[in-house]
Amino acid sequence: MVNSKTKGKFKDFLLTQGLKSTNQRELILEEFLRAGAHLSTEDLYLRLRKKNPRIGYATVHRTLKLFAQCGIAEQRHFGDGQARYEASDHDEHHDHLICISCGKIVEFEDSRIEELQIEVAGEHGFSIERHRLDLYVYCSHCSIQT
Amino acid sequence: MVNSKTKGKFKDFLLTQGLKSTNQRELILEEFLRAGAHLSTEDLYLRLRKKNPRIGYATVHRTLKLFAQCGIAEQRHFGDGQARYEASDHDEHHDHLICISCGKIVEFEDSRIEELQIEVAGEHGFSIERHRLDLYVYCSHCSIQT
DNA sequence: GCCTAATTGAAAACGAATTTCAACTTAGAC
DNA sequence: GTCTAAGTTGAAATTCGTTTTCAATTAGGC
Repeated sequence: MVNSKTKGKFKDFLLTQGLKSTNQRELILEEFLRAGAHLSTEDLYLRLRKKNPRIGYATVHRTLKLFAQCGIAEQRHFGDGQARYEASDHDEHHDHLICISCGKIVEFEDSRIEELQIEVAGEHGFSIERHRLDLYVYCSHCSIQT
Repeated sequence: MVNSKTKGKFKDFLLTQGLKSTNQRELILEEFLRAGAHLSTEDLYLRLRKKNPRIGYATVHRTLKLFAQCGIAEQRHFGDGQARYEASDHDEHHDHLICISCGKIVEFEDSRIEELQIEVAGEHGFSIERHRLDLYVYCSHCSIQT
């Protein structure tokens, strides 16, 4: 079964918050986990629509916010003005390479960069809560055409 | 005189693009340079309004886009859903520390981080066009209260 | 089953960005 | 200086993604 652990986490979250477990929420979580990538609300809504036309945009929107609260998803912005959500993995943080040409998004992580960030913030007397590092690139495929 | 070099660059840009030099554009550029910080369209519009009520929001918006095209300003997003513009300095790139609590923005640069970014992108066969590194922190003042 | 509170989805509202369009201004030609 | 074509302006309208409203529906404890 796909990600039964995450599903459990979400159910627990709903319980502790006094919220209800509904069919829509289950469907949305399943599709969200299946899709994997960096989805906008619109993307997910359209995917769900195909399988079950009875799901509304507002519900998808609200459920994604619940995912974020629950800690199983994170909201991100890559500069195209649309919010995207990705399944969050609290053990390993990662940053993004975004192709300016085709929009492809690749994840990466580099502990040396992370350490330097902490150092820099510390020099200013600040403590890092979170950070975002986006590298806007031409991917290997797109840079051929340039 | 404040930033006559930048003003010249903008005039040249207008000329080469077949655009016209207008009073509004001059006023907007002057106020933009004077203000310095990370301004939203709204911010700049309000500042201009005080001195000259005859300037429209649309013109400020369009002029800021011209600045970005011309290379004398850069558009940024810090997650509050509003675009901000800052005067760009092509010689020295910098990143941002943003206080989650009070919204204060501090600039910094660290060449070691920059180098590692190039290295990481290279490992994936990508070439960096630009990047964004935002560190969301509690600044020294705000972290006292936490 | 019953009741209460949460949830749903369509539509409306929202906020920021962007476009429209008629009136106006600029800059080059004469 | 005058004329003219082309670019610019600002108020209002439009767009686009996000968020809220509200009446109808559903979940889940009793």
